[in-house]
Amino acid sequence: MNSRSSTLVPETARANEAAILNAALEAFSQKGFNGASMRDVARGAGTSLSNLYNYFPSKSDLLAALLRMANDELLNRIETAVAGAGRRATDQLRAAVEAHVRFVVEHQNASLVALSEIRYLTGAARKRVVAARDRTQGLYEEIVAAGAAGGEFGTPHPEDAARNLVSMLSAISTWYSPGGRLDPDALAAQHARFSMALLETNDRS
Amino acid sequence: MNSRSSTLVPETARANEAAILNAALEAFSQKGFNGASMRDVARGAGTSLSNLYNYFPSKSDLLAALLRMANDELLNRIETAVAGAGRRATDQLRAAVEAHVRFVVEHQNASLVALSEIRYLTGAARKRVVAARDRTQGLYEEIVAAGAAGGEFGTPHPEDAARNLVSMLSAISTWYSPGGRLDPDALAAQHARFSMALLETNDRS
Amino acid sequence: MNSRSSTLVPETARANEAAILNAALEAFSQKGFNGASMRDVARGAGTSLSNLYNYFPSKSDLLAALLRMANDELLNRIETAVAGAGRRATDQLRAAVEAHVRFVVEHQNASLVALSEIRYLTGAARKRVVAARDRTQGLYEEIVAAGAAGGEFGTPHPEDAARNLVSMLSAISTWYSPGGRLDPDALAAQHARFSMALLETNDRS
Amino acid sequence: MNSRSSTLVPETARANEAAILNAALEAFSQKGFNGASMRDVARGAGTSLSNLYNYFPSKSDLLAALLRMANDELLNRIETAVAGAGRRATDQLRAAVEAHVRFVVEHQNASLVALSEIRYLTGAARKRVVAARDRTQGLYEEIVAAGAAGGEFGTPHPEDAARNLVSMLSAISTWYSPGGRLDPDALAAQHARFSMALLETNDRS
DNA sequence: GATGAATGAGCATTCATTCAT
DNA sequence: TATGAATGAATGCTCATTCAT
Repeated sequence: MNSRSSTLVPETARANEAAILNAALEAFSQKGFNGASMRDVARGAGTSLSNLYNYFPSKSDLLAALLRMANDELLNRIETAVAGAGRRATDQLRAAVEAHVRFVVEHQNASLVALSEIRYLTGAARKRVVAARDRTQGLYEEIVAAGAAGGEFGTPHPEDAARNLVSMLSAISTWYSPGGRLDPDALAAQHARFSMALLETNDRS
Repeated sequence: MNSRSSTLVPETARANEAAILNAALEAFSQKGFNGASMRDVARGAGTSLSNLYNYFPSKSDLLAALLRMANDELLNRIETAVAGAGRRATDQLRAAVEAHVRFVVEHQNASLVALSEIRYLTGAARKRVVAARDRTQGLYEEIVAAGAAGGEFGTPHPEDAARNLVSMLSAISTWYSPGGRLDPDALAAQHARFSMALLETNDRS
Repeated sequence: MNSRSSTLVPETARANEAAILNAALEAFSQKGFNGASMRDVARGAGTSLSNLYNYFPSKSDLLAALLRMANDELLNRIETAVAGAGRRATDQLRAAVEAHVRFVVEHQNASLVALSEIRYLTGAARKRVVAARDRTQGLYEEIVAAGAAGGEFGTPHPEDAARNLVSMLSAISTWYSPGGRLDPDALAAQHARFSMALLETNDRS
Repeated sequence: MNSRSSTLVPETARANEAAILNAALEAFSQKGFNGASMRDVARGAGTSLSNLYNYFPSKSDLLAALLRMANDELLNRIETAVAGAGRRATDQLRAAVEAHVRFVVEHQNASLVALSEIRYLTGAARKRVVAARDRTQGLYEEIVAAGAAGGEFGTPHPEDAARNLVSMLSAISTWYSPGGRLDPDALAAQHARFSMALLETNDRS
């Protein structure tokens, strides 16, 4: 149904749960968490309103599940990319950024919802999702700090630069358009360069 | 009442209108446009629900008024800063970024609402606000393009770099905390440096 | 402004009162008493909402004034017509019907409101208006009863025939269209004939 | 609950829908469409306000359903009566009028609402109901035209006479009182006679 | 699991009316 | 007279959620 969500929500097992999650993603990304109704989700999932509650105990839990999956998957992809990138900070960062950009364009709806609807989460669910997000942020900070310490990055503000870098990458979900001027690969390469520049690398490619 | 909104909403004339706008800013920034109710706004403004409609014909119009003011004021400040910055692109950009950062920290709520609630605007109101936002973006693009053409900026992607720069600056409203490590001046200087780095200036200060 | 209301609401003295009454007539006839708002009336009258209450203490009183004028004027015209019609019931009835039809087409809005909005009157105002309406009805009944007693009308149900006659005439306000097939004179003549037929006159013209 | 609505709203299947329709009939006939609230209807139906919307998507749709049923049932009864009345126009008209009168007194609320609240219908719903009403009117016109052509009726204005006849019959709903002087049969017979007279039949019974 | 019906709370908006000026 | 601002109550309608089946 929505190729952009292929790997985020596994459609193989429990077809209904996947349909609900995907419908929620669509609804929340188009109307926002508070603007979308459980009826919207049910309609999109092709099931009844009350059946939603057999899978998710509340609307908030539905959002939490979505954000958890999105953040976990993003973190996972970045970690995998970094792990395979050798030990130079420059290479690790490039790998992270490219994986990040690809995730955002492949799962634009999920990225958008993760960016803009996290504020509607409260309590334990919020803590958990914020923690996942912070781990991603922390990963960037570590790489940047290491690169700054090792002389690869010249920026005098490694932590703040990392934060701004993540802001930049996350914001792609707000303006990217699939049919646009740049394809995902070009976009990834371009943002790798932006990242290097932001961190004041001497070695530009 | 809210020092962060000092100049955005003039409290001198039409006290009630200003109180309503400020209450709406507070409500929308804390709960989102759809999560905040007109009752919230009325309570915050110290007036009755129905009296709100003597000032704004609908909740959407209230949001539109807010976004219009925020975008217009931001654009105005940047234009003024640029106009007083000489003709080198580097100087103009630094002036723009510093004015931008100061606006965001001075009007954090307004900036946050302008960033995240614009999606709930429709029709003519949306067009108008989007146009104001695009003029700001266009101003950055012009400066960057001029600087790239004149050899001040080395970036091979002036337009996209400008877009990411604006993303970065706008996102400050999502994480800035008034009592934090950096005061507004330091933050402005820091982001001026980030901007120069992103555009690959040779001249770093 | 509205020629159909020329004599019902005297526009000479107290221009505002007349404007309000005419605006109310327009509003009530188009949207019904409950569907029209005092704001509608104010807008139509070209004055402020609150100023309405300097002339009429409540929306109900405004309706009452309207209905009183409409019923009084109708009764007055019919009485005048009957008084000038000689003493044969046939002639009196014809005069009454023709005056009645002319009133309805000249004051269609007022007639429509008098027919369909009287139900929203309560208390003393209702009593007074119902009394006026019943006097008109009574006049018809008297003429028909006299004509039946004198052999001019053959109907065996004078009172019920009179009621149905009035129903028929009042209903003209619900379907008459100024630019239609029949002009007021033709319509009056036609309904005079219908009335004679209904009462089973031997003398048909 | 309301014996006057016995056949109009079938209470056998879907008990709630019938209860809502009957409550709406009661509410609209007593307070008018705009004067009655959905809360009134819910109270009368013995259910919650929000549950109303599981049966009818809007107040207008509720009115439309009511008017559709009323007009369809009236038309149906008249058609059935006419079909069983032989081929003389006089007999057909008498049958139509008697069926009409019986419908009005049996379903006085529905008849009253159909007469006076049709103006609050808009769009497609209005078109549909107006069409049903016009078919009834057309049926009368056809009978009268045939009778006039065949010499049974002497009226020189068959179409207009038919219209006034329908006005007369519809208006019964505005003044009839169940415990009154005339029982339904007598009323039907009386109005059959009025109809014949109005059309200037030679043969009076 | 899955459904349709049900509900109480809440929503944006409009109302007739009042009041200070 | 005339007004703009104000209000409490009510409006039609939607919401997330529950429950009996």
